[in-house]
Amino acid sequence: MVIIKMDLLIKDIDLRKNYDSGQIFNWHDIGNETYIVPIKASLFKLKQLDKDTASLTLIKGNIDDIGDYFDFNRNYALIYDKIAKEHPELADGVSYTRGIRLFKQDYLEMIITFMFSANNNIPRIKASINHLREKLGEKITEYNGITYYEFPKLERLSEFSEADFKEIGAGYRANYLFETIKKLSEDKAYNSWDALETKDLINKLKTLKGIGPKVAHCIALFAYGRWDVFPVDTWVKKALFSVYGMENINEKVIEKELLEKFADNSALVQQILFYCQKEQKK
DNA sequence: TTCCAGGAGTCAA
DNA sequence: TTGACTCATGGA
Repeated sequence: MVIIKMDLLIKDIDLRKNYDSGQIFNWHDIGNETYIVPIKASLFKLKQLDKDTASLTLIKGNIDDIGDYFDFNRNYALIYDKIAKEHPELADGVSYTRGIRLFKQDYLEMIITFMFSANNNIPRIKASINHLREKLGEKITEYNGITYYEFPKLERLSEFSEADFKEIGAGYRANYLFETIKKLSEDKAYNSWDALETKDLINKLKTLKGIGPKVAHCIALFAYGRWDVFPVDTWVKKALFSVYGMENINEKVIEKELLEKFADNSALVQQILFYCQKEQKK
């Protein structure tokens, strides 16, 4: 029997930019523009083939595990064009950011990951999440000498004490994580929040300890795939000041000015501002 | 040594 | 509702 290994081609994608885009904390850079990516119980290899095309290869598991992860149903080239046309002040940012997609990742993984992200930096978030996978996640497989693990199930997360979270670098967020995981274990309703309007979804998320406006917007975007959100962190704050002269951004400003201005493309505009501001510092 | 990071909780006014 | 203060922690 001959087994033909099929690679899936992904268009309009720049892997390096996505790796640095602050929405992914579990890709492993193995060099040569290649990344090992655990999604659910499967392991994939992503390789950049040319400027805007990558290949996706299943290493272990089930190809169906990619689900909506790569947001294939959206035409990113068209959307970037539209943003540049409607908002000329962002045209340079659009050119610089092209290739970034907005991934739709696991609900629980995003809730926990972005709770870690509060007042934290990306390398530390990655390290903590990696420890969490190693300590509580099911092994997916070993590949080139590295063992890859799934993101832990809720049942395993609830075995972790506050002290355990501190040990993997959660700091003062340990108590928030412990309390929120306890609450989620009692009521797994977050699996059905996909049916909610974005505003209601954000309010639901904010009832969880350790989740404020910014983290709620991130979870609504990167887990529930909402684009009518606008997470404002320190980078986006700086960018909004630099491009629009905006100061004192609060929830009212986000709702009345930013979400009205950018409508259903708010999430991608926010990502453009975040990426450009962050890369500018490099 | 101080500042900063994909901020949120608490409390007083 | 708003503003000041505090919360770990490691890299720059």
